[in-house]
Amino acid sequence: MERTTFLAKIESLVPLSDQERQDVAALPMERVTIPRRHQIIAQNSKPDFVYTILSGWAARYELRADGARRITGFLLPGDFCGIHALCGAGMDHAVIALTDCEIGKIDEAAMSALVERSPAIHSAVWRAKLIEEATLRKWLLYAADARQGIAHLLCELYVRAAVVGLAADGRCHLPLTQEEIGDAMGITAVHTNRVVQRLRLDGLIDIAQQQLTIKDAAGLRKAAEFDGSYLEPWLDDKPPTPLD
Amino acid sequence: MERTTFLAKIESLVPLSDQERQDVAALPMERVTIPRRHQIIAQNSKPDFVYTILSGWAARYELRADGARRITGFLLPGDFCGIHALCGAGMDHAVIALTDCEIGKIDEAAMSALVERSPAIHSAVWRAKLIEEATLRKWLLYAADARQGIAHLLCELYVRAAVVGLAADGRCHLPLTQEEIGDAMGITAVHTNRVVQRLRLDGLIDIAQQQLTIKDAAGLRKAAEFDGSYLEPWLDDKPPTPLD
DNA sequence: CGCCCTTTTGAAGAAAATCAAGGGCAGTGG
DNA sequence: CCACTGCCCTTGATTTTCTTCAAAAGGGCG
Repeated sequence: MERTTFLAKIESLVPLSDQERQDVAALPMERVTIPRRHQIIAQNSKPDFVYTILSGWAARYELRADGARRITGFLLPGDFCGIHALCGAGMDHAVIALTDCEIGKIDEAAMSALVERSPAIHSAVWRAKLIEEATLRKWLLYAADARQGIAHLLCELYVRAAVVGLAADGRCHLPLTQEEIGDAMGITAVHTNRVVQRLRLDGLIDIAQQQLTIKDAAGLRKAAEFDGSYLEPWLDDKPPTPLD
Repeated sequence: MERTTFLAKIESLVPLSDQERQDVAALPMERVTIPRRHQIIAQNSKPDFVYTILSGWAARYELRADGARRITGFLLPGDFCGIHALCGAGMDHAVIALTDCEIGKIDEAAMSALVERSPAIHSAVWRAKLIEEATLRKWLLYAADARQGIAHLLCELYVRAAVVGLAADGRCHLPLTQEEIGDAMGITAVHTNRVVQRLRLDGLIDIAQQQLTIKDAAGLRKAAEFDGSYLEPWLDDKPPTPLD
């Protein structure tokens, strides 16, 4: 996946001038490949870089004392993490690669300088943070019911994948195991399986070969009570979602 | 409560110079009083102000289609909200007064200007956001079990109250109904009651007359698996918490 | 005193966890 | 080419946690 994914993500958040586009493209970026199930950022570390996903999927997570893992967010190509670096804060959670990932490491000082120079990019970083926070709230709101929570998660991921061109026509690459979906929703893999099967039997979705197929977009949206405007909170009216 | 609560909060996040202290004090602030159960900020609105709680407790919340309310965060004196204004985003959730509240409304443009002028205050705003986000993750992590979730919430609130001088000696004003605690944890008021009683019978806490008494700090911390470092993520080593 | 809000208690039912085991499928190595 | 292995998905039976419905008891306040 190209480094342009990062630029595309930023441009999905704010309009950029040609100059800003060049500035983003000129950011020094070190590429590394992280194999599946390997940590990208450790908990309690203070990253010196801002990380962006060039290809692959990753997740933020924390562990409880009993060993249970809670996934608190998914990272798709274009997403960035480690913004903590910009204000001297350590990571309260860890980030792990869910698939083999290509990661771009952007020097924190260079990123800081660009953010200070460009109000638009500054806004983009804030907006990304606000969207992440809003997403956490939606998880709290909807994960109370497993069926609704999973339906909502699938809507979220489909829309986010569509933004960076990884979903279309009701289909979307979905490289998550049911255990990972369960860890995100706070339920067991067994229960996740039963709920996913129910969604399948209800004719709303299909998941096979790491691909999500949305068979009944309206039905899925209704089951999820999904309203994607939290993913674009700067728009005044509700945008047509890729799910329409 | 004095407007200095706002300043105290910022100074708990970053060290300020005398100049910055004066700048914060000089921010134009309109005071309003919001009665209990009245909205402070509506969902989907685009606030023109940054709001800070001068006195009283408030909560962020969202409603599900079935009418269920999920509280996604508590606001204590000194806390601010509506930072969305600074990057042109609308509110994905609403804010409600849980007690009669005195609110300070800070003009968004004045706040923006101060944030741009002062790197420290800029950092303070970022740190507050990161703490809020980390808190949401902790809720996801620990609310899976009601007993642990409530124990963790009480630890969080005690520490946060202590930071602004509203808790000490194991006691803390806690103006929350059990229904509100339940809405925060995603459980019913009935179940909340049973869990709170169990914590009481276990000798960990007591709640009466809107006052939380921590009878066994170590036990409560253990039940919660509470580690307060997420509330001060810029510190390198784990700070001694007010709970010690 | 009487009213409203909050806390408390009881009993029955639903949702999800837990424990246990079987099946499919892809990759690996003989 | 086939057996083996590891990972993931699936199914069943049982137990725990939490919800729901209903109602009673306490507490503050006009």
